[in-house]
Amino acid sequence: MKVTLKTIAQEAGLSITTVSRALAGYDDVNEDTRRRIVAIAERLGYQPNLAARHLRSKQTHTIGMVIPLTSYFSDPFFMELLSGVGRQAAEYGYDLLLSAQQPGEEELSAYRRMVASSRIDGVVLARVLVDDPRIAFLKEVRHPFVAFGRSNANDYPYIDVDGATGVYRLVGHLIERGHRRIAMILSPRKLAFTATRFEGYQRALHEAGIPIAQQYIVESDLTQEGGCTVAQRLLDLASPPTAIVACNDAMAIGAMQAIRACGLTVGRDIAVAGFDDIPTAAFTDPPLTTVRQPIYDIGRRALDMLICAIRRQPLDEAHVLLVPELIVRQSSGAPLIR
Amino acid sequence: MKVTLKTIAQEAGLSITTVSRALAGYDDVNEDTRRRIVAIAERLGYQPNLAARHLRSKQTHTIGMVIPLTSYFSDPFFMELLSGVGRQAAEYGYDLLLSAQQPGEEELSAYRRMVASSRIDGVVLARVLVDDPRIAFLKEVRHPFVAFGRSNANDYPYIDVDGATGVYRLVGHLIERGHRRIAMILSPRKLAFTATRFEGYQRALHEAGIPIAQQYIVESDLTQEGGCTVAQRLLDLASPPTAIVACNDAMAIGAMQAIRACGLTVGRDIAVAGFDDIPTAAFTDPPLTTVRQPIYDIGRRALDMLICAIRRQPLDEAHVLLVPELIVRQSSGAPLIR
DNA sequence: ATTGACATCCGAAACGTTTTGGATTATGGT
DNA sequence: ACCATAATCCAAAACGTTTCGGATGTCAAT
Repeated sequence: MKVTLKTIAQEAGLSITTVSRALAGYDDVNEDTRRRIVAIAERLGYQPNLAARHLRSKQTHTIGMVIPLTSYFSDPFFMELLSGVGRQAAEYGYDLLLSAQQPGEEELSAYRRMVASSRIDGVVLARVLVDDPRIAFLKEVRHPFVAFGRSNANDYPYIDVDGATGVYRLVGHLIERGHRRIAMILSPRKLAFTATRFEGYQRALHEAGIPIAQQYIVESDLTQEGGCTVAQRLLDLASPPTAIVACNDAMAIGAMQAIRACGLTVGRDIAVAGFDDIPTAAFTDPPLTTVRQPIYDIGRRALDMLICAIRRQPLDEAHVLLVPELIVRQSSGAPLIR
Repeated sequence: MKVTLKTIAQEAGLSITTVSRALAGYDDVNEDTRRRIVAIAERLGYQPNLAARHLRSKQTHTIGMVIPLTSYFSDPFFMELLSGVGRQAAEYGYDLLLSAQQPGEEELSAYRRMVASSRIDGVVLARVLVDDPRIAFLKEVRHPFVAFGRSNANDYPYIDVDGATGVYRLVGHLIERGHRRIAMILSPRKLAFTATRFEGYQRALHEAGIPIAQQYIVESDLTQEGGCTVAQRLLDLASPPTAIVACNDAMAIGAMQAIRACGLTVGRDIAVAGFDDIPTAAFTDPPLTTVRQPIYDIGRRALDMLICAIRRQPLDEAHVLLVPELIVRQSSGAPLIR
């Protein structure tokens, strides 16, 4: 048998109103009766019906995240973000509603559904695009959200990692090691972080007086396979690079595969570096030099910001920019001797 | 402005009932008016209020999963399961409600809340315990659920991997390689799969006529650090093992750390093997021999079963047992020469 | 005795949907 | 002309909660 406010009210000989207010802790109910009601509720194992509560109060205590099916799920990076968000949501007593979706049209409609059907109080979104329809939509309907990443329009709360500085330091590190022919494997241009990471690459080369060679700039799809394929192309160049920087660890690991397949040794014949510091990065052979994004903490802080947005509190910092940490491991090799 | 059935009804000059039934596809509404209603709904961007729908129809189209905070989140294994479940849920048009919880009392109450507050139609649970209060609870209240793993009481739908056979083959492989002093790092006894995996170990040794030595049986907590610590103890034995089998990959990787720290080489001086085949396993140095659990597919199949349970359809197979695959990599080394 | 203030309680409406059990009209058969 | 049937529509109740606007009773101050 379902136990509702009505059940308790009958049991206590009181009205539903009083029971509701007693349990909610209003001060217009006698302390004794309040205790009695609470005792009864406890005894009967009362759990409020959240659908009813949501319907009435328009608050769901639920955070929504849409997970694009291709590649992201099973993307350790995305999962780590999810962990952070989930962890912090629990802290606030919020739950997480996940909707797995095919990217593209489907994805946007998932947001529409979530928002318009009032299932959630706020949204965390990741993998921001340069021109992101999801952000446009959420801004338009004025639904609370926080993004992990900056896009073109920056008039929304976000938290991001300073990819430019990260790659700048990474490439600087390689230049210090004596590299001058440094290639970069970019992520798809439509992703917002691609440009900033590329900017770091350019700045580092520029300051070192190294011209940028178009042949060393390639683009792939963030997957290991993709990284392997384009690295192959780089190795086939007449004058192949001595170092390869990838926009994420997965592609860097793919590049390492390609290099090994050529009979070369990563870290000795050619340096490789990634971005993210996924757990696997510490265990590749050789371990991968990379730029660490504190992604778990980013998830937690994103949620902090979102809670503020939901409560319509002014954010103390609507734009958080974290400086990532350079993690030097063996894949960037010993100083190059020429 | 919120657009509800009422909005559409007014716009169309019809009743709320008719609009509802038209959109739901009942056949007692004229095809022309149905089309007209659908058009209006489309134009106004109508999205049903799910709280209201759930309240009335007692169906949420949502699957619940509780994620114990310690160790599981950021556990690649668990995340992979989540992916599979999420993926398949999307296939059925279901969403996933995650509730991160401290394990223990809190955790059980999370289930209580989810179930009694009627937020979800079904539950997927993982990491089954030998004597699992969550299962007892869900059975008692007759709430649809599917577990990944068998516990003592088996009168509930589950999907599991035949850990006994997996470890049996793994240990058999090591015996073939010439090992006779084979240690095992067990997971906590309260986890249901510990016993079955241990059973495989015992059977393999028994068939090979190798006595079981208590000193080679140690227990740890599924973490890399834990595996490292107990492996240390094994290496300090007067007659240390020549092979170490761990109940999961994380502990095996920890054991590899301990071995390296002793100045020994994994795969040459001592063999190591794990269980799970997490993504990292392929990239350790040397790559880890392990038993693969098709965990993503397990998630998908678990969800298939759950949907059946929710629809109160009889399950064609209430108990699914998958045979895991042995993945031989370099950590189990070359044949031992004595 | 009247008033005001306060403490404590409650009826009824509202949230947006689904569903029950007709009501109304049109159609065809006698 | 009448009835049975089918097609199409709808009013109202229900789901369980929160909240608005009192209602009632008590007690001290006038």
